[in-house]
Amino acid sequence: MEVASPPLSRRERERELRRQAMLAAALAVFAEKGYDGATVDEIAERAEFGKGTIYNYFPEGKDALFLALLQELVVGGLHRVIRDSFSDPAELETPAGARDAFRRFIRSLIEHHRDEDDALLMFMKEGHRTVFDAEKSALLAEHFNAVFDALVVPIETAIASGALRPLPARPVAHLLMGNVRGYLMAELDARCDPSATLPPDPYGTPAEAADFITTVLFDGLLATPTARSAPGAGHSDAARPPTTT
Amino acid sequence: MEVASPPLSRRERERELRRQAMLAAALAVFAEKGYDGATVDEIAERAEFGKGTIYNYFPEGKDALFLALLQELVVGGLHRVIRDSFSDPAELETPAGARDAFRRFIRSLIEHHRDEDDALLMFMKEGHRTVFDAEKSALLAEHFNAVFDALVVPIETAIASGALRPLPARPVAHLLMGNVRGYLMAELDARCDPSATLPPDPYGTPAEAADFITTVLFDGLLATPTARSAPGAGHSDAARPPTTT
DNA sequence: TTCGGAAGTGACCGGCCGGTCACCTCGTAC
DNA sequence: GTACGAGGTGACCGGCCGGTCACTTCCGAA
Repeated sequence: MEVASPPLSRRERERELRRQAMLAAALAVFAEKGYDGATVDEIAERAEFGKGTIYNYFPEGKDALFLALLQELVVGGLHRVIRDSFSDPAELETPAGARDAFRRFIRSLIEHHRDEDDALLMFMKEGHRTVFDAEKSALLAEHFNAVFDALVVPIETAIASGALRPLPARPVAHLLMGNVRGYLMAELDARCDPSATLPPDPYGTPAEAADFITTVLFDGLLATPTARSAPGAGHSDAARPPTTT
Repeated sequence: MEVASPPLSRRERERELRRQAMLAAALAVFAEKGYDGATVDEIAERAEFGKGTIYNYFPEGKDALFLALLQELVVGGLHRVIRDSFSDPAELETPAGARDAFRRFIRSLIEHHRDEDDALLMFMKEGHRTVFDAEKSALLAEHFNAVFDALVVPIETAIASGALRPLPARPVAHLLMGNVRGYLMAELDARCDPSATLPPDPYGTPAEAADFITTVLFDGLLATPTARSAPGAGHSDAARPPTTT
């Protein structure tokens, strides 16, 4: 993917820099206003370029900006997090190891999105916008499928070695991402509306949230008379004693 | 909520009927085109009314239509499903009973959305649109909070009676809804894009999907040497042997 | 210093859409 | 049969926004 680009002339480097500036501005505006609410004029203004210049860099206009962002930032970010979280396949061969690896993954995902919260906002609010356009929808679907493909690998490894129940891996991947996504949405709502009637954000720090999700997903909701699998490396089993809503 | 309305004149009944027709048309258009893509002209045309008439019934215009739909259909529907699924509190006092009740709830939710798939589409695609408007956002948040409040009740009951682990109830409710939502999104994607590269829909029938989600959520992902809690009423433990992606 | 063209610019265009309102229709009352 | 008004209608308006293009600016080469 990231091959062959050592000989970049100054011209080219500068051009790339400007492109990035435009993307950054677009991200901010999209995140704040949503796709339809964002205007190319505002993006141009925030990037400190004339509107025409935007069209030099993104001849397809607004759509191209949006898709470029979604691909480079969101999809790229997910791939990075997955790759970094499962670098050691051996870890996935015991229940405790698998539990740790996935807890780390969940936590990285949450932290990643917290760092890039503009990207998160845009993704959350507008990710499914593309559903209205068959062509773009297919393109995006392909990208996200690639993400799921990547996530399915460690899951299948863990299942194959008996660390996880023999469930179909792809649905498990969906569930996993769905849970994290759900958590992020809840947090987002809480942040957007800090004054209002929303109960204080339902989870806590990223680490606590990751523990909670991990506990539910791996150990289940049902009450256990005794702890089950061998106690993992270094984390207590309790999810966390938060504001008992 | 639904009190005091026996004496409805014919005038009023007809007016209500027309209002419903407009809402139905609006729902179809919003679901197909999304909020910004939908035009009042098209809603009027599909409802077989002049545009002006729409404004007689919904003076606040497009926004009012959208919010009315979200409230009456989506939020109302969720409340109904919750109420119907947990009508017998005694059931929640044993792990097996709780498992059954929640499996039923998950399944109803999935089926409900399948029946009302226009509402689902709109909700999925546009539910977070309101985030861009602080006032509407707060209003919606209030409604959805009420939904979560309702769902928290059975969860707390089950926890109090020892059927479920002592986890904070509200986050559990979020997780639960998040999982169902995640499933529905996956299905939606598959439906929107039947030809394309998407793997065949990741789950199966609503019943199978509900079993899968229930298994993961209640029994956890970790491999179990033996079945744990007393085998529940009448469902096998396996999630389902689907297309092993 | 001059020249050429690559890159940037923003006034402008055309279409779109939410919302309005003067007019019309039609059911009802008398 | 006629008169009335509640209610329906759609042409129209004003603003907005994505995209264009003739012009300007800037830089490097000769």
